[in-house]
Amino acid sequence: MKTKQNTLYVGSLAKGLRLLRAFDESHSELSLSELAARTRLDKSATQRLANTLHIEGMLDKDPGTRRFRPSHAWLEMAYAYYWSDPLVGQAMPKLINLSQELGETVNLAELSGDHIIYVSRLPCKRTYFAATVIGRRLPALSTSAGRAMLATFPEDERRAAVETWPIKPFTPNTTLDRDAIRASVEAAVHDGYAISKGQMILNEMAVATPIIGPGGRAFAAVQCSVSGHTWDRERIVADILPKLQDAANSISPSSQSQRGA
Amino acid sequence: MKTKQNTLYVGSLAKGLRLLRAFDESHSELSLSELAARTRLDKSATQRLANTLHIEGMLDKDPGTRRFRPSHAWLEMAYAYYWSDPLVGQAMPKLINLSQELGETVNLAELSGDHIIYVSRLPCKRTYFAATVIGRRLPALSTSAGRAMLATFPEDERRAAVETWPIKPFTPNTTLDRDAIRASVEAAVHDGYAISKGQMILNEMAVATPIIGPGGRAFAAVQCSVSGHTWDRERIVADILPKLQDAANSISPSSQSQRGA
DNA sequence: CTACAGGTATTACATTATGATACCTAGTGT
DNA sequence: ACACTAGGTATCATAATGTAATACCTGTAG
Repeated sequence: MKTKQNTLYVGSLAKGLRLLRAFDESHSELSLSELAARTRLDKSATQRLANTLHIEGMLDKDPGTRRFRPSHAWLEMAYAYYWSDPLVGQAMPKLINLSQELGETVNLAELSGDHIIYVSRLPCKRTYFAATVIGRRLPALSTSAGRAMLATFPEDERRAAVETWPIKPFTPNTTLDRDAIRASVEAAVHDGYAISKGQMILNEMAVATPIIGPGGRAFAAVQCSVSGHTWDRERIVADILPKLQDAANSISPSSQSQRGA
Repeated sequence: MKTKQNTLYVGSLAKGLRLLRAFDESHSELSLSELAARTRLDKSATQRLANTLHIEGMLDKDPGTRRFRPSHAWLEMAYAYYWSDPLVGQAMPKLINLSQELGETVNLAELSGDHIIYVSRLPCKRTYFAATVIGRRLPALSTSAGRAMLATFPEDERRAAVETWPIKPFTPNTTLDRDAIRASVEAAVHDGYAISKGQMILNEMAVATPIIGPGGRAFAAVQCSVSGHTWDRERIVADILPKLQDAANSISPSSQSQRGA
């Protein structure tokens, strides 16, 4: 392994993490050999590492099928995360109020590199499963939340982001044209909010307003998802936006330092 | 390190996991030396492992304070977990309905050894932060959900559990008397639901009904938390219980194998 | 301006992880 | 019933890898 010829780098630990990361949306339980294949580790290494993770309670193993699955410890990690993120504690009560007032699904998203990640979700309507669970990472440019945040950045950064950040089709209507995305972001600069339609799910609409941090830059946003069948732009602006904006403005990132490098 | 003299056990990986587990509710960001202290690893080891976790994106490091914090990856792990747990997909839409119908906080709890863990939470009222985030682990005996599940177990197992499973005071009113807990569990055997009061938060009340799995045993429960100021047992039984029970009954664990050993 | 605590970097050493191989077991097809 | 295969499990000699001592920074406090 040519990984970092660095004595401060523990290869075995990194390999173990690769096993953990092998599990995702479409790989929710994996056999030993599937793990080996997905991590590109040899059978022996996979065996040892998976065993260790199992013994340490990070992976459950079905005694019948011998397949591994994420354990409850993965949820405990989310719990620990929540306490470490100063924004969540601030935001949670206001998000609850908001979702009750609106009767619509409300989300808290944070910027994570060039993606956004949903940190808190309060679903009010039945919807696609992935839209109801936390921890989902999506390309920032394809989401109203990402665009709303980006709109708080200086022009050159916005430009660079619109040009280089990844995009990926999710529905036939996902905007892949970067000029269109730029237009949307620039509109958000002017309006202070972003609205998108059908980016992730057909006929779903989303509004987002940024949570402005120190320096005027936003690293988080409050977002509301509604059905495109029962809502249109005008009604969203009239009925949802005001409360959404109030909520976002009332959440201050407590001048905490940013996460990152 | 005398850890498992087992060639299928990778000590370095296990130590790395210890670092991750050092973060919790009351330790949300840790410096290198705090990490070393909490994990009982020496400075060098902590340094190497923390560095690796940082490079691999599992820990964020504040450039100013040099303290480590859980990264967004911790939420992604929760996301992966959700896809791997067959119950969640089943339950989510029904829980959303239920919370909308009741207008009260609804939770999905699973048994995790002798604890329960909240897998999904749909808060409707402002409440204590810990009550709004997923992944919280609590002694099963101290929760309505745990008692409701335990009530589906054969008598000898119930008895053993009531005698040996851990309990811990959270409020001045947390029941520490195992006889009282037994009474509560046996009542749940008879009634098919459990109600508790002030176990975790003063004046909070909770009702839970088990999600019966294959073999009649429950490993999960749907639970509803309400304020003891505005609710009492009778109204809970009259207004909440029926819908709660319908919801729980409509969720079948899809005969999936159990998690564990 | 010295002392100290906490973080970072380096290095010689042997413990620890490695991966090839052999062994089991369950399922498949003939 | 049989051999055949794929996938999981166990063992072991080897050296690569992680180890922990130590020295080096950097900032804060006295």
